[in-house]
Amino acid sequence: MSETATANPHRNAGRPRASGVKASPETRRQILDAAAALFVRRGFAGASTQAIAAAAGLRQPTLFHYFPTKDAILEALYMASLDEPLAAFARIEALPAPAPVRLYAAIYADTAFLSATAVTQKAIFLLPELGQPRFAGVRAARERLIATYARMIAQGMESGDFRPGDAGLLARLVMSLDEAPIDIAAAKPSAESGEQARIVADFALSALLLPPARLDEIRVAGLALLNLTRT
Amino acid sequence: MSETATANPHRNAGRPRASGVKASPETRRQILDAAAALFVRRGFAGASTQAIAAAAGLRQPTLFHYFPTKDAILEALYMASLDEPLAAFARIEALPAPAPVRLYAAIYADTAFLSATAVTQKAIFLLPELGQPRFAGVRAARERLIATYARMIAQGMESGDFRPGDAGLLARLVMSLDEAPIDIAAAKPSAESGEQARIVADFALSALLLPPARLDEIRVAGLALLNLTRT
DNA sequence: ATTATCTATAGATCTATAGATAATGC
DNA sequence: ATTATCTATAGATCTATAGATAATGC
Repeated sequence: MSETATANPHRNAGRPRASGVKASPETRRQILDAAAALFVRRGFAGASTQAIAAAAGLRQPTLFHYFPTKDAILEALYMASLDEPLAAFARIEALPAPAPVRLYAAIYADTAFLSATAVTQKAIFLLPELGQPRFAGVRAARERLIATYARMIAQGMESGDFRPGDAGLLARLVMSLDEAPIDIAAAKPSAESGEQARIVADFALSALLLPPARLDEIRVAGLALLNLTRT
Repeated sequence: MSETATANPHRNAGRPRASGVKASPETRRQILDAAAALFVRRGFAGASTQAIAAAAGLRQPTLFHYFPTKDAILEALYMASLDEPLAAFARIEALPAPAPVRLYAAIYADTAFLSATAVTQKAIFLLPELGQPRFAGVRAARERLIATYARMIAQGMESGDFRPGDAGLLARLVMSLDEAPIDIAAAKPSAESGEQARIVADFALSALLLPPARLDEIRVAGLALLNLTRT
């Protein structure tokens, strides 16, 4: 975070790029976009700083003018992807509406947040590196989103809207649905992000709402079926 | 696949290990287990063959006696994780039961398949490397699982058990729930795999079953709420 | 003077190969 | 003889640093 390029007095200074591409005030953003695309396709360690720089129209060491380390690029991506949902969740949670309605709005917001082009960026939350100690801060921020879901789900259970269950576990299932559109977007690029958001939010709410209808009966029959097929 | 260790005539031959650990007929399996754990924690490129070998009690080049390349290790992991679910799905789909019941059984089977210790191995399906051309065969096998879900969901819609929708998209959401227990297992290691399987299958079936009850009303209110919070 | 970029490179990996070695079992 | 392992290493990376360079703008 030390070398971050800020609003500068010398607007257009600097040596020209070898690639010929004109320097842009958006360079930092372009590096982040290039990095996200490569991290998601090749993994963090598999995406070299050389490849990221090339995708951004720069030579490899120039990245280190904008970010102190390669890790810092991923960290900046994570934080940028969490800021808006965190703010949106805080706003939605404070509104005077029934828990199921607030939950619907939160899920829709989180799924629709990223525009169609940036949807792939959400896949950074599936990178194994997220689990490493160095990204504990990012995980904590993501856990705050999950905790918001859990509170809304618990409130919905108390009010009798949702069927009873472990609100924490169910919140994680809802979060895993939020991250599913990555897969969907890859398989069916035609679907609009608003349409996807609606499908995901409908799915999640249907899963939580009472009455479970014929669920009990189906569970019993399904488990019996499984016993039949055990080898 | 060329150098696979097969049932050998010379059972206990071979130079002893430098680590002192006794050689085992399970060496191949142990390499796969060590590799899965490291791939999931550090990513594919981030898990060196040196680290994998060390975790398996071997020196680095010994891996290449069992697998021709590092890629082949990941490929073997994928295939081993898909074989059993593919076979189970084929059996379940052929059974004479209503679509919702078969779907419940399939989801339960896929979620419960891996024992509690091996649950992390499921996370290999979240590795970005899966998207690369070299793993097209693995993706095709995974798509067959998703297609089975999609067929069952479509049948459930035809029979009037499930609310209408895009069966292909919904199948992907169900698959993303299957892969969620990774996250759950990491956050709450106490949950039994059978309990998790039940929670996931209940969640998915509730989401699909008719009637959607108050879903329409909640959706309208939720979207209205979102418009209020738009900045 | 300040800035963004460049070239060159040090030092640390990392995969895979070559070929030696220390067991077993015929 | 066959096997599983080892040691040594070639060759190809990959991150990050050092320091030069080519612009702008005071």
